[in-house]
Amino acid sequence: MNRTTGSVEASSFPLTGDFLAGRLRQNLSLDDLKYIEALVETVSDHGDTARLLARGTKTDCSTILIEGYIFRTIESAGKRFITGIHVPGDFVDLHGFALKRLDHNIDCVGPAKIALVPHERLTAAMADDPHLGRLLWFSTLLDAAVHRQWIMKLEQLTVPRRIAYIFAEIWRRLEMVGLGDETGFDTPLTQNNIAEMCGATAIHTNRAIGKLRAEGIADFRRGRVEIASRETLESFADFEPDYLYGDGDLSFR
Amino acid sequence: MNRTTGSVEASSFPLTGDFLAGRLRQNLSLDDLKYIEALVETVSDHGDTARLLARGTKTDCSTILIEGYIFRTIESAGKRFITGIHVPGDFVDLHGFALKRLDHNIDCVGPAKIALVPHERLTAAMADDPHLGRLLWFSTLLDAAVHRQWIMKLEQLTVPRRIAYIFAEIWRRLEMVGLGDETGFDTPLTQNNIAEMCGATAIHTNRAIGKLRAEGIADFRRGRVEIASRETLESFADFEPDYLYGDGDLSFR
DNA sequence: CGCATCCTTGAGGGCCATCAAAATGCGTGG
DNA sequence: CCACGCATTTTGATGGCCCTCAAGGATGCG
Repeated sequence: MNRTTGSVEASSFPLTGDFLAGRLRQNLSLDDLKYIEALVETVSDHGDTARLLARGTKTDCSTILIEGYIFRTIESAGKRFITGIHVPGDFVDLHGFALKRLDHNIDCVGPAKIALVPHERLTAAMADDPHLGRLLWFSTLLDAAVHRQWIMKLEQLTVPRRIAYIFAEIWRRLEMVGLGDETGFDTPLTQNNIAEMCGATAIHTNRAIGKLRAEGIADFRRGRVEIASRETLESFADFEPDYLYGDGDLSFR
Repeated sequence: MNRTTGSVEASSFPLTGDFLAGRLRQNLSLDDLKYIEALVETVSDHGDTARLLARGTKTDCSTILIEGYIFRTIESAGKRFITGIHVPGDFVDLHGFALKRLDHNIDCVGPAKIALVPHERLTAAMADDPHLGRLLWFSTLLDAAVHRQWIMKLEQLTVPRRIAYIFAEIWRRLEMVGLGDETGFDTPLTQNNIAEMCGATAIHTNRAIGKLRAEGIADFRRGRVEIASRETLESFADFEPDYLYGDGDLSFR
């Protein structure tokens, strides 16, 4: 993956330097940041399409995504549905910490590097620093806000626009952690993955991608999404980035 | 609304007695329960379709729904979309406590009675009793799990099945707090509301409701949903209630 | 170079949106 | 009690989006 804007954070905190980047992170004290980095016990690499955590499994640690992409998926009637996607810096299955058992699966897309955080360290850290608990809570509620936006977009948009919306969201989220560039972003997503996110068949998704390409909105090819104009893409998808809690109307102030 | 199974909880804790009923509540100590009841500062009634909280507003208190129904809505391109529904006992806008500003609106459906909890009381209570914080966190993650299920169902189901799914979910959630009965439940939902939840037009929703009625799956009429067979309804919608974190595979153990 | 995965294209049909209009139910005021 | 206005529900006709079945082409890997 192409990292264009190496941040100071990333060098000082190689594992968790992108956690909440572009959101609350600027409000965190140096102690908070050190605390978070020290939560990590081990780092591991995973191959394509690995299932990191299966629905209903009781776990004693959560994962932070360092490199790659991760899906939240639910299976029903023998088919897999994608309910969310994660980019580097995301504290992916923190939900499992408070829920004990996850209602969904955590699946790798391409190869991924992840940091493992034992739940006992989380418990201890939160007891020691209540502020940290609020921060972790915030992070999971950010996921919920993204879920709501997906619901709204599934209710509102046709498949070509849903695809454009997904590209727009991923692009913005990558930017927040210094990834992607001004012409697009790299991604191991397949057309079938996009179909699983849109609630469409792979065939129709293929035609919709062709339409986006023909109309100059987005050019998705194996391994990369090229976008000519952010304005064109985002207006086509009715995309408003506020819900990501970056600099917009909803930002922390 | 018809309350069939008056619980001991409801009489001892008239305001918050249904919070997490059927979920973690059995694990709470009497102190926890008293603490939660004492969080409430005021109780108020609201008329039809009132907007309790608008997106982006900074608030200093959250609401628990005592009677009635509440929607989470997002507006886009001049249209309202419903991203979630709440039943009595739900701590509705707890998300606003950690996010500071909500990404969505909180709207009444019919008349509603709500309890108001000042954020400063929440902060104080959590500092005093860390266990309570985890509980509130759990409650918001339950909302996120329901969001994921909606995403999956929007991706998976046709409109008639989406409607059946919504009826099935509401019915189960009402049961957890002692509402509804074995033949269905009362609700002020209009067909247009159902359309807003399904991402369909009111016209198509009307035809879909007619189909459910003709096939004996569910009979929705002004003010009430009648269901002949839970088995028929739930299998038609591929409904599995585990994600509500009641007694199923995901329950706390 | 063979195989598996992914992508692409075509034809036919069903689900759902849109435009248009009418019937029903309900609260209000005469 | 009836008349009226309004929101809600219902029905019909037409067209577009998307699914299904079917087949073929491209890409990458061992």
